[in-house]
Amino acid sequence: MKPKIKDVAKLAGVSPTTVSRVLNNRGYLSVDVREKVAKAMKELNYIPNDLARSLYTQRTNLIGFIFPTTANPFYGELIFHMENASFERGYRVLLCNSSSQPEKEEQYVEMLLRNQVDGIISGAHNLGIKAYQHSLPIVAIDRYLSETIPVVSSDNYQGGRLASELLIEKKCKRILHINGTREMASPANKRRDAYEDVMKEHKMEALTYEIPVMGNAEEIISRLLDEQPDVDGIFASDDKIAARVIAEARKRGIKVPENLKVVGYDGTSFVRDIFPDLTTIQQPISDIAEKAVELLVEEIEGIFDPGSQKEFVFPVQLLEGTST
Amino acid sequence: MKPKIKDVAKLAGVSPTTVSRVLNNRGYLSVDVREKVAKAMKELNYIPNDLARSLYTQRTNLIGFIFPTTANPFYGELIFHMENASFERGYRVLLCNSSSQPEKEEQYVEMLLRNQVDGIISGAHNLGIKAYQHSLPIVAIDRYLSETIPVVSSDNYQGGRLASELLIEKKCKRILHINGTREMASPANKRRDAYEDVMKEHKMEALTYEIPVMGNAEEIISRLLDEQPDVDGIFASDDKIAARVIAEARKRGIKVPENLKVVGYDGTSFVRDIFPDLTTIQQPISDIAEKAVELLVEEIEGIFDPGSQKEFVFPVQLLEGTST
DNA sequence: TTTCATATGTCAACCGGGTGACATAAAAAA
DNA sequence: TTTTTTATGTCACCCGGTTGACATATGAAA
Repeated sequence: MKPKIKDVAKLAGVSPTTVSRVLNNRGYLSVDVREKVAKAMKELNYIPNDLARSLYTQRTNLIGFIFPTTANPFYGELIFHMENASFERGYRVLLCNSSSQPEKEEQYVEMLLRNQVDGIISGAHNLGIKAYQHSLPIVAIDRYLSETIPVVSSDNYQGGRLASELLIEKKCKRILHINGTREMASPANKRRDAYEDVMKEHKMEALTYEIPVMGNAEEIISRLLDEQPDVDGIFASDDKIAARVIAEARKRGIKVPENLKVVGYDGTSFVRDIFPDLTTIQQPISDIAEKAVELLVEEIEGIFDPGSQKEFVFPVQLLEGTST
Repeated sequence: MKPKIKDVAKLAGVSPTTVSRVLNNRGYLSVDVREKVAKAMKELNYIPNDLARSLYTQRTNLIGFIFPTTANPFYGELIFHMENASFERGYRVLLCNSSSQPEKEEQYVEMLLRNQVDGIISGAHNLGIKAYQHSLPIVAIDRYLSETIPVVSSDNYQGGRLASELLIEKKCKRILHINGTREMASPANKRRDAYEDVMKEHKMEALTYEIPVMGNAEEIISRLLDEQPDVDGIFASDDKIAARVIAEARKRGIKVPENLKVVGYDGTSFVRDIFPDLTTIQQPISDIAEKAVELLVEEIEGIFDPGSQKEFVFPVQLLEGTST
């Protein structure tokens, strides 16, 4: 059987209450007792049961992360940094890959509540506001969930502008955009808005090819290249799409960047490593991660009032490779 | 205040015990009571407290994952699939990014034990056997932890052979290998063993450039290309290194695959997407993930005896791109 | 000598839910 | 009609740790 406080107390020759006092450093304690208890704990290999403690204290030090998938390095890196930031602050992480399935996302929210998490950071974009209406600290990433839920993101509009303007500077005459569907109230839409604004400012026609959530990107890209023979600039909404555009273009003998310039988005360190030539808009992933955790923890600990400020936007950076 | 069983009971006009019976579907229950209770739960927005339940049942349905980082798509994808498999089986996941820091890994193990996880899946490679000597179901991925801990992996030796033999078939005369350091008892070393065996079989000199854990891959690759002007084949121990080799080679005007053929390793779907030209050895990530979770859950539920079989090896697949 | 801060023990209640024992009553089967 | 089965309630204890109230015993300061 696992040792419990009682066992430690017996071995150390003190009362269970005293052991608890040592553990929580409360009340008067002599060095002698502290040592005896520490020794007994080591000898028994005692490990406190956080369930029991949490049940009483009404705090679990658990945070739930709800994100589409760790398989995508953007989320993978974000989660990595957030987990680190949480760990540093004494919080543990319950991981939820919602896989872009609304039902799963909903089940996850309930699961997290059953597990009594102290807060949730959500970057999943399927659920309506309703599902997040529990009196629990929540921080959203790149997504407006409700009036009182703070949002952390990078400057998507600025990113869209940077990408579009770069292509214009580079003398592209026919610039297209590839993006996911617009349905969700995601700040990522601002990239598209920026693209459209820039096109308008330069009196150029804006045209966006959309890739449905479950759609085949390859097919859309092929179709784009078929239908738009005069395209010479593409702003892709993420690096994966950008890379695929480049691969498909090369397959067709279209030279990048001579005949076609491509800008991606995200600039994760993994993609930077593996595809350093790609011009992209880099999101400050670790800043976003750090801020999201900081906000959530402050909310949990009652320091931060979610009503005070609800949007935190970090600047992005243009990284020029040789694809433009 | 959050509603508890008592409140549900009061509203439904039944006893707390009956509510518990409904929740756990035990004993005799009329449809009528079931409905009344369900209605009361919905009305109060009742969510059971899993802490309390777990405290009594001695089961948390929590699994701990200890892996270096979700930022690497290999782990990101592995974790994604494992999390899905766990969710399907009714288990939740506590995520630990050990960041290749032994101290952190040790802290994580203790943290998981405090949280009363039902089991651990570890793919982190820093700790000695000792740290995992707690009477808790554990499954290791790609790493021998102890006699009784089952290991799930793909066939690293076969992968190393496939890669090396491909380069030989393609008439490479000077084939080098790039790998991490050998120190850890990782099955990944078998890739190197296979490379060395194949070289020996063909009476060719084997030479491995090692990249230290905290080392600069760029620098090693540069040095390799400087020191080995006659190299015409490189087997890299992962796709990231392979991609960097190709980038560096192109920068130097070395044509791939004409003058230099490169084989990577891992074949994650993200890298396949972004860099489809890369020849690589693909690990069956979802098979590994599925098996690891299956084993762990069987161990937890007492179905699987870890003494019975302790190694599960899945075949790898050679994916030929245009880098060879 | 008195007073007070220090140090520890005892005890019971509590966190929220699970469960076994037992009582009771109505409906169904023998 | 008697026996079973079904259906629910009551009650107390359990899980492991936390905490407040209170008692008691030192040693030091007043």
